[in-house]
Amino acid sequence: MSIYDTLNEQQKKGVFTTKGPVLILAGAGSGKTRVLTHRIAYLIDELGVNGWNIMAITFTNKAAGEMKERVEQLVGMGSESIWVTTFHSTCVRILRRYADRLGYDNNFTIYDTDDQKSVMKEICKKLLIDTKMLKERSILAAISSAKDELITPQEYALNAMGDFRKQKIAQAYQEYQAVLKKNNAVDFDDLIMQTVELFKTDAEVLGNYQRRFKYIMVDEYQDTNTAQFELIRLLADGSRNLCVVGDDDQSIYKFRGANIRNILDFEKVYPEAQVIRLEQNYRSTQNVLDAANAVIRNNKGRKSKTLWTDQGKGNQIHFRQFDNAYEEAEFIADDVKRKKREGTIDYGGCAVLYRTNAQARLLEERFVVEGIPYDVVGGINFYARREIKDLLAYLKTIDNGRDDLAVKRIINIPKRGIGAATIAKVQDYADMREISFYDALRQADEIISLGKSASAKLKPFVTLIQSFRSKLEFYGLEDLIKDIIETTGYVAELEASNEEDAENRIENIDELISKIVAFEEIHDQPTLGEFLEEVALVADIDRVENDSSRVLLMTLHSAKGLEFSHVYLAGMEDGIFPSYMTIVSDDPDEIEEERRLAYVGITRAKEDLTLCYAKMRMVRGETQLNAVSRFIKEIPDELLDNHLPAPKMNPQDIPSSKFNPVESQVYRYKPVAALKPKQTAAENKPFIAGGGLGALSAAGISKGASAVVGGKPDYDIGDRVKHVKYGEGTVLDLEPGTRDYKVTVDFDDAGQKIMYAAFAKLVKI
DNA sequence: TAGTTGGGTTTTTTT
DNA sequence: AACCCAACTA
Repeated sequence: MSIYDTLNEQQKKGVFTTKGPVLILAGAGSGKTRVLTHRIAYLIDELGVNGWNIMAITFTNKAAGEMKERVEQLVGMGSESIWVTTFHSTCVRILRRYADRLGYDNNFTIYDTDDQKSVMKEICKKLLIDTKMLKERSILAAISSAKDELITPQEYALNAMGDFRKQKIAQAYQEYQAVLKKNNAVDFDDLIMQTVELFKTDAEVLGNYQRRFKYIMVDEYQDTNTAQFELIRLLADGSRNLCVVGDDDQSIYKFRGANIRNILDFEKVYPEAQVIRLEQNYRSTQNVLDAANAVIRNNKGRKSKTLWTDQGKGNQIHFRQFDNAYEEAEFIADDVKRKKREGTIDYGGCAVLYRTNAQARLLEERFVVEGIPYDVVGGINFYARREIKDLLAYLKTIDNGRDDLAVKRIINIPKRGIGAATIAKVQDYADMREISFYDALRQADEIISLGKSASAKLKPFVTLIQSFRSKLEFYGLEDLIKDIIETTGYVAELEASNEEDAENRIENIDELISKIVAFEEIHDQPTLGEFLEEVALVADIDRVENDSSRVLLMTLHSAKGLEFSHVYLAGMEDGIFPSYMTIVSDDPDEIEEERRLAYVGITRAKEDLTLCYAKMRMVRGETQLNAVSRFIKEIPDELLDNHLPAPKMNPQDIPSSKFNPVESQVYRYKPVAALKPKQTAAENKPFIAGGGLGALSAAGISKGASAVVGGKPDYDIGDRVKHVKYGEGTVLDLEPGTRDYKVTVDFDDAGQKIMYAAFAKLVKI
């Protein structure tokens, strides 16, 4: 009995075909990670390949970590030396060694999106770019796309001939690269592009790595961009033992430069490639797969395949419709709670997936009210939060004064009376002498333009940093961070402030300290530089542990590669998912990418899938009325437990019937001031209008706003009330919340509940 | 220089 | 709704 016996025929083929280029088309849940890990085990245990010669590349640290763990379980010895990492960390490792050959210092820093934006702001000022016409974001997006395609500033400029906008971007790109180099910094895209550049210009370095990596495997191959493909192609040119695993149906990162042609044209680049298809799914029920297949079938330009399972039909797919997003959130929370109560699942078996991060908020509020433990993945990256970035800027400054951005970030945090004018003068001086901002600070006395009082304010800052540096000789990173917090009074200031989320920020700082402690425990000789590097490449999803006690809330993008027994897809509305942008786009590829995202979402479910639709939803401050997502309509009726058209709506108002397909529409309207409910006690209550679409799309809006959520409810504490679902009860508490009155009711049968007055629809009895 | 306020803006997804 | 920024005031 060997470890390979449990694999199916196709999987075995993937494991045993180790020579030459191999393309494994692996449908969702078809066991691709098993194939990759067993393949590595086979190379080491059966073919006697040294782990040193194997490289496996994934996209997230989480995926890399899991793969590494599973390989370790399969092979006894020799798994430590395998490179199982992400594209970005692979490149950092290479560049840390050879960046000097590209004119950078080997201790370069890595800029995140925030840093990029600060740099670009200064550049726009300097180049007199009107940011009303051409936004920093757009320029950075253009630069990022260029780097994904390995286009240099020079090439970009050549391409920009005759196009004013592109010429401006070209200028900015050129300047941006110059600033980064001056600051000894690279951005995320540089990590890949500069490594490719290194390989192309330095035969010795490339040769080293080609000789080392005799077997290369790439996971999630459909998400590679041109630069990443080139990196892999160069590395694999030595041995040509390149195995890529992917699923063109799960390509969802076009906006990040992913080039779907990499997988569709693999056989053209490598004509001798062997193609292996994994179509048997081990994850989901047949109903889930049928739904996924039915949706993805509507895409053109894919490598056709059909997932199947021998697990049986399973539950029907649940389809639930709601009047608004609050009710959707309420249902999901209630349903999760019910399942937990009935013992069907642990909280950790549930995930709620949505298209946009903003949708998390309502769900979160509801989960808090119901007391369900949850984690939100994504949104703002932990290390991008203000308080964390501030403290990291201290660490960066202490580690390497060349990072001007970090120095400027903290020079006046806490307030030291150093303002924009002083900073500008110091910068001028630094530019003139061609020294770093920090070095200019050290020579504050020499800066003539600075007054006595200004330069006197700079000195204590320099002394502070110097003292941290010298103390670092004697104490560890944990002591350092605590010292910084103490000396600067950062946390104390937060505690004293009446900022609303001060408590939360302090918690984050505590978490940062724990991370530093953990880092020091794991590493034998922990250095500040290494810590900062590790932190720079952490994605939010990496922090998620396989915890059975918390429901996960995340975007569909973040969910790729994960699985849950019970999955809720929230916000299944045309205009939300697929997003409004892709609906109005004239590029049909965009809607296909959204459909792939739907396919990813559906196939995350192992046993149970619930699709939720909310008729009304607040988006960016305006209430939208949306039709049921076209992706739901693509699922055969018999797979759903609840059918279109929606029972709660007037059929002629909602273009949702399959038999009467109507072009997707997004209805928008702005609340008219006169229609707003009189806001007496509490401000900021949501404006939610009832009524049919007909009334809203027509000129006579007034009729549409009859069922409005108003001020204080007509019942009070102590009153007896009746709820549609929970029956009768007594009002225990009634308080104005941020959105609406929160009412606590002790129901005779259902127990105590906290709910929003507007949606509880309690009737006084 | 620091703090406040009002106006304008917002691709949706992220290593 | 939430965020960012410029302009204004103390």
